[in-house]
Amino acid sequence: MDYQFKDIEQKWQKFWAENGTFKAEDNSTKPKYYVLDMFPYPSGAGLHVGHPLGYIASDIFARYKRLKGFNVLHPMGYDSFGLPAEQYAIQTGQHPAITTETNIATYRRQLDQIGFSFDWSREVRTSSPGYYKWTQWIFMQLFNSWYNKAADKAENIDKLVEHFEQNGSVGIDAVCDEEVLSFSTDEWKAMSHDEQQAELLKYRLTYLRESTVNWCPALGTVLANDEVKDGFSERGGYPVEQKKMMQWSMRITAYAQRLLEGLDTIDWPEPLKEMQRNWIGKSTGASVRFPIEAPPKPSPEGRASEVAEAKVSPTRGDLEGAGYIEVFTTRVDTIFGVTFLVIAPEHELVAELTTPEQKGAIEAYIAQTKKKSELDRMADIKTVSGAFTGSYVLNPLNGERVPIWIADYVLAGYGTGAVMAVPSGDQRDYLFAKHFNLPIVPIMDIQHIETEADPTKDGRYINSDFMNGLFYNEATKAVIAKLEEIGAGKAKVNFRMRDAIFGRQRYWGEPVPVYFKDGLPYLIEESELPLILPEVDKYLPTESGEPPLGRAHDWKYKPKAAPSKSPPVGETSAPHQAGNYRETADPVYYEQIKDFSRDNRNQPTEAEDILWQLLRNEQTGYKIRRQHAISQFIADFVSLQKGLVIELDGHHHKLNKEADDDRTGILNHFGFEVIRFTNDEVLGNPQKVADNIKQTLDSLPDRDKSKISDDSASEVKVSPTGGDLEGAGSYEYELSTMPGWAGSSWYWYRYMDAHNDKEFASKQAVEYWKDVDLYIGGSEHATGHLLYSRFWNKFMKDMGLVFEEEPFKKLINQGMIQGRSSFIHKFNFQLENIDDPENGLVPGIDHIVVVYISYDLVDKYLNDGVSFKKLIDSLNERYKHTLQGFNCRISSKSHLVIPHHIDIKFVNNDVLDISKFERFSNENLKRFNLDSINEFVFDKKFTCSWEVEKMSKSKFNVVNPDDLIERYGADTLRMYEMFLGPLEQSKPWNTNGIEGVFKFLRKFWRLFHNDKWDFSVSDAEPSKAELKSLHKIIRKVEEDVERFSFNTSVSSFMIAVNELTDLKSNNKAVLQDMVIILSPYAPHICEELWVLLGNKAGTLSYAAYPKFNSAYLVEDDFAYPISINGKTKMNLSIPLSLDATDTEAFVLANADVQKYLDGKSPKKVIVVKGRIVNMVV
RNA sequence: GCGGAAGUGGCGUAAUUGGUAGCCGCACCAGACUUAGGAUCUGGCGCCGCGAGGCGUGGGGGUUCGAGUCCCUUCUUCCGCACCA
Repeated sequence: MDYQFKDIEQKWQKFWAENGTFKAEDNSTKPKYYVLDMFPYPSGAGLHVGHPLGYIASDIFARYKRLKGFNVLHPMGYDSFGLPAEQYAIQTGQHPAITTETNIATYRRQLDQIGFSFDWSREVRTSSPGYYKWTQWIFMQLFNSWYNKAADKAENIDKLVEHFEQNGSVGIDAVCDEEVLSFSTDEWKAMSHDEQQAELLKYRLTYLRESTVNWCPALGTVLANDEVKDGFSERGGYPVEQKKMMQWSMRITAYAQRLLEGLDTIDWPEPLKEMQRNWIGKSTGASVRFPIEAPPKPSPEGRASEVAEAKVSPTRGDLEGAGYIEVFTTRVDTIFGVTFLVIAPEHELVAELTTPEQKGAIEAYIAQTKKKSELDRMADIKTVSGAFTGSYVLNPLNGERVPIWIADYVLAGYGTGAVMAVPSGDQRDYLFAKHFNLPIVPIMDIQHIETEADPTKDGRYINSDFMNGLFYNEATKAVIAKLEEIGAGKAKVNFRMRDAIFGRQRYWGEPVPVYFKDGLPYLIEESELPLILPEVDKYLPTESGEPPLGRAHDWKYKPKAAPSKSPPVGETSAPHQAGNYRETADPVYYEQIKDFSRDNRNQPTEAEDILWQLLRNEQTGYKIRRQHAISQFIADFVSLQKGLVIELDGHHHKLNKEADDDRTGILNHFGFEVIRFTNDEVLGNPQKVADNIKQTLDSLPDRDKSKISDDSASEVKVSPTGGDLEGAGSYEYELSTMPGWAGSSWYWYRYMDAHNDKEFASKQAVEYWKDVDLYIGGSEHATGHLLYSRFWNKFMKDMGLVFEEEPFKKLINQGMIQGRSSFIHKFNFQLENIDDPENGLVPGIDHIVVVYISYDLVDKYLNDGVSFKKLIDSLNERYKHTLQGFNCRISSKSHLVIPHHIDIKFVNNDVLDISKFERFSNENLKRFNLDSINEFVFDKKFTCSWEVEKMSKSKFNVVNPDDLIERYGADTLRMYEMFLGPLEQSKPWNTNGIEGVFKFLRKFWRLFHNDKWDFSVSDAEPSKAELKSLHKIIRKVEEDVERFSFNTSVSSFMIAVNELTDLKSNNKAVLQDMVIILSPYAPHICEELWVLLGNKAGTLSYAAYPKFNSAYLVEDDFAYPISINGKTKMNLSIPLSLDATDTEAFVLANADVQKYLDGKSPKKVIVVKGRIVNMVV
């Protein structure tokens, strides 16, 4: 029979599935090999021809490794949480789980028909509870951990607590928030439980913190840095803005150094490693503190102390008293060249530093900066702008006054948001100094700074005090020593990488296994995992702007037993408090919600309770209510009669100031006065605070109640604070879900033991499979998935859960497959009025006669007026009747040819199938009721032009693997994808060559069959020539596969089959080995032939790869290229048994050689045995 | 601007350590078999030239007996980063 690919492929795919042919063994004496493809998101569009490229390569490799005797793990699954399914859900109301299920089915069908050797028994989906249970579990491990810098690894948080209990905060070297407290053992023990928890949160590896996030209003969620490209969301391309929000984050920065070092130990493409290095962005330098000069005037005394207080308190300050600005620099050696300081417009000290005289200028500049979008700011890097604050710092080494400027070239997010400007050495500083006429001081004897900055490190220092005359290395050492000695600075390493935001205000993701009590996050019990994603009525934010999970009915955490340290006394819990640590999603509600959550930040604390004892029961003479709702706010205490709101602030005071002011304004608007006290004030002297409140109440008139419309409602809406609260004892869950990368950051471990319901994977499985030996996927994951995975892997190793420092030993980036669009060319004629040809051009009705022109004729018709005129005349003649109906004819005045996208299904080898195209366009035209005429101008063939573009529906250039498999079969598709070129190279898809591969497979099939297509092989001894062909390909494929050069081995297969065909070989022994060698590439046809050769079905995948024997390739003679002065002139067959001298003699004795030498004797003869003979004349 | 990768026939590409540039396939051309060809088979196919021969791996220069491969320089394309202190 002829090669019936369709039957063969279906038959074997069914066989493999039914027999579990590719199941990896769990207990095996064979060496392991783990081949993994990057986790696909099952999109609704299904696969296009570019997707399987990497899968085919990895499948060939996996199959090859099986033949080589390895126990191969080659799994597949789905990263099935994500935005597209949810967007679809929002539009249609269909549950994302259903969409996902459908998409996975399509994906699976498409994968199956390509014949991959996946072990489907290990399939995982990130969206199934059995899987995300362990994603949540790992989150819990992160929450329960901190990074001990001294040990350089993550440790359990209990160890930190233990340390605090025994030594206080002394001696802790942790990766943590900036503003951690310093405390003694006793102070720690004196803290309330909540205070302790709030402090611990600053150390946990996953933590809640107000941070600047990438907020995408259109998607209604925050995005990670790697999901933002040039100020727009990577998915969808919506604008992204910076916002401060309370967010879950992952302390990936703790691993910055290890992530960097690990890159040197893994076999990844250099560009990919470089991208990660850039992303991590390590720079070595020093931090230096510039003391702020006390302002000259007596009046701003308060301002100075404020400055000092603002900076010194939270850090372990060793500069006493004075305020300072801290900068990071990589060139601390240039410190004597500092002539000004620049801080970011967003810097927290800007307001304090601005003198009254400069206030106008500074505010104007900040306003101008704010107006500029992120994009403008990036695009506009040439304009120098900035403003002087009016204040000065002092150079810590020579006490010189240094003016402080603000400018947007300094980024708030990098380093300390402040730079010491050295205009002689830094070009930006140089331009700034020139623009604002600031001094430029050279600090190197060989510096040239007439026209631009000179950052040289060579030469000796000048103008640099004690460093004068030193060289760079000595100077850097000296200056750091000096700074450390006076406590003004120290050597420091800075990383560009930020902690990763870990929450998304979306539905279709893993719920975070956290609930809130007293505004603080707590983990649910491990036994309560998985925390199942609840059902919601709509996949949109709630009216109050909370994430979709806020819609879930009765979705509250009900602890089984009281948490050990602080039993939940109902009185401190209130549902509204859960929102405290979160800011919300929808930009429409944002402002409202910001206030809402800020308002609720302050919990019924100790201070509040104490004060309540002094305010309750009209002790002040007025009825005071607490936790009372006013409009959308909830006040700590309020007198409705007098309209006085009393608020207690926690230690977040400074951060809240702006929001508090806003709220005060609004409350004022509703007729309320607001007074505030700090917790410390209350705790220090509660009676004084109560007296203060009484005095204020006495001084106030009664409230103007007309100012709030639903006043009566608010009268009755007094929020109870006692135990009668509805749902007391239950707590709000975290309402945001985990980001897309959560599930994919550890999935390769799940494949090792996919059905384990006791652990994420058994220790035994992890010990056996260890890590991924070969990982194939696109480079688009460089700074996302591949970084996060390495991070989680390192963390899991620290926890003793896994054993390898790096998860993916060898990684290959497959190139992108672009589309190849076809264009048809159309004349754009103008029509002219018959009666008035000069002025009567009739625009807009050119569809009457549509004339397509073959691309190879375009130039001819454009340049050759005669051909064109002829064409017009003949068209006018032919369509006289139609055209006269419009009283017009085609004008020969202007001729324009316009290319149009044409669906590539009408085009084969750039030749248009006119009848196919006409059939289609006629149908379309009929639909639009157009009576049109199509003309095609061409010679023999109608050709189209082409261009490389992205593969997309709108460009009519999508190639679907289903169509190709239908026409040529999976084996042909597999081999053709490999044949296209090197795996790593990006290239446009072009189906043109696929016929050649198909012909090859038929030719291969025919080796096993006689003229009548009957199976027929011979048992004879193979000939020398046959064995030579065979062993050439045995070696070639081995070499090629090991270096992932799949395209070259496809060529070699063709050569081998051509040779065997020429030899008319049907030798069974040779062909059987050929079947084994080819089977990784074209598994279906090989399985079929394997069985026809008399082997047991299903055993091919585990056959032994043929052993290469070099003896078959040994030749007696070699056709030496004989060259003169490096130019090859002829070939000469010379026995390889001759040594160099004899070979030379052999060559010179040859008559033809003598002819080329033309009587001259060569100056020198170079003989490379088995390679070349070269004569120098 | 910085970093990385890559430029070879009409096209996709090959040449593994410096050793015959263009393997293999597509397209194209000619022929055979055919009622036919979008089937199959045979041959040709880098460019110029009738030929002998000459020229050819983006351009220029160098090292070498010999360079697609190594070095310098320059141009182009693609990718990543981008005021990173």
